[in-house]
Amino acid sequence: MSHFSRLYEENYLKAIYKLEQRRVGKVNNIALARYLDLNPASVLEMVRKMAEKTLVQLNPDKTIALTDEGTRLALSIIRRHRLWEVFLVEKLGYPWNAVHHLAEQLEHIDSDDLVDRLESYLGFPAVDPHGDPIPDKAGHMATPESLSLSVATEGATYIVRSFADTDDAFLDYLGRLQIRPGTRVTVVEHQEYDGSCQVEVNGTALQLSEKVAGNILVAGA
Amino acid sequence: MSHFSRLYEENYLKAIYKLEQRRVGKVNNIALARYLDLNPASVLEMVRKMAEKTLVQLNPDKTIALTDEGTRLALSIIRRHRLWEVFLVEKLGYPWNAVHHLAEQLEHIDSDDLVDRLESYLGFPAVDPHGDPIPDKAGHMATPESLSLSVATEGATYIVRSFADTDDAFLDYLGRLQIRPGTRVTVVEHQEYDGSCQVEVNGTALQLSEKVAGNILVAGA
DNA sequence: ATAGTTTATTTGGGCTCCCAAATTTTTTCT
DNA sequence: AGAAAAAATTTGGGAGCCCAAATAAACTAT
Repeated sequence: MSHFSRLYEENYLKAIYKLEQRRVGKVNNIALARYLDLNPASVLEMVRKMAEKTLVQLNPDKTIALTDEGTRLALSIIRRHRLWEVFLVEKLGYPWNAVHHLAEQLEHIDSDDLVDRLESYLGFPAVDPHGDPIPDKAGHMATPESLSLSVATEGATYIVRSFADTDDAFLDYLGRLQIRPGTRVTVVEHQEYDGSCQVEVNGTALQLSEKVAGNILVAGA
Repeated sequence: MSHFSRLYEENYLKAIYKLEQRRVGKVNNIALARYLDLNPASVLEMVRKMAEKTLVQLNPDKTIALTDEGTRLALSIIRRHRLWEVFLVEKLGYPWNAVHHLAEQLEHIDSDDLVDRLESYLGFPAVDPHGDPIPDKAGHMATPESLSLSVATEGATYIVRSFADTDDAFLDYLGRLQIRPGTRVTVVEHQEYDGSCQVEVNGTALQLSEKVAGNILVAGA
């Protein structure tokens, strides 16, 4: 047993990686503290320790960036997370939108060998149940072409690829709407005044708010 | 994330349970500290906190005993541990004597539902890869009849059931001898002077020391 | 430019589990 | 019984991650 610092570290790495991917706003103490729901003082202290271990780099403009090693580790955590999610859905029968929490625990299991065996056992899946790509052993991750439903062409039919938000409430809502990765969606029309979006899914007409439509990522059918 | 006290607690519960099962010597601070390789001061502090949570009982003679709740929790941890071991061996192809370490991490994953699904997925196995029985959902555990090879009858043939030691070196040694749960063993003779035991396994004659033979548990063929 | 506001950092402290060393209690042995 | 040894407990302190509140620095807006 002994020290759990690795677990904390992994959460920080994941968080920084996610914020970097968002490309909206700088990644600094404040942003990180807000994302992790922690006090900026705690974050600063931790980030400094991680800088000493060359996991992150503290730039002169107070920006935080992952080093190559940090990125490698972050991708390995994401890899573990997504493979466990596939396992939970494919093998244990969990609903696709109910596995995030468990995967957050499983992702900390420390064994690359275990993850490689799991990947092979699952048949080398390319994406997780949320439609997100799974990095390979070397840390390479495919980035499938996709666009937000809120800017999709009226009249066209798309296939849902993944989602830009992992919030539980959002995923629950999608579940009730019967929308998941792979679902066929036809855009009927975009409303000017509120940005909402009328679509047809499984033969039913749905009205999606701008926020919801914006977080649904699709690709051509 | 937040507090990991549960993980520490679970290790203490497991350790106390194991010492109670051994039935050799009292379970007190010293014994626990020795088993967990911790300072007695640390153990005392922790055990007191667990007593306040009614997980253990501190007797007047300084003996430590699990309460009903503590026992229930300990059994649930053992259940998780053994089911994950079955998974690692049956599904991921690990050697039976190389999974203990990983299972020690996996056993801390906090979800009864997950474990129940895992159990069903594995086909409700009765024993783990080491031959140890798996407690059911309600905490009931079968205790298969078995005796130590060191007191087995000369000339008789037995089936290896399980092992009384989980030390890595011991399990490695067993692996090299091709002895695992289910292996047929015929006792040739016990040596008076050093307690060693000559057996025949898979057509080969083996000389087992008293210590090794004593830790191999068998049942009639 | 300067007052006002946000952002960043420092300071002092909390909680949990851990330890070494000093102390007290209990056991063991002559 | 009395001395020596072992066991049990107390004391004081460390490391890790966390926080609130007090500063200090940077940015905004008039």
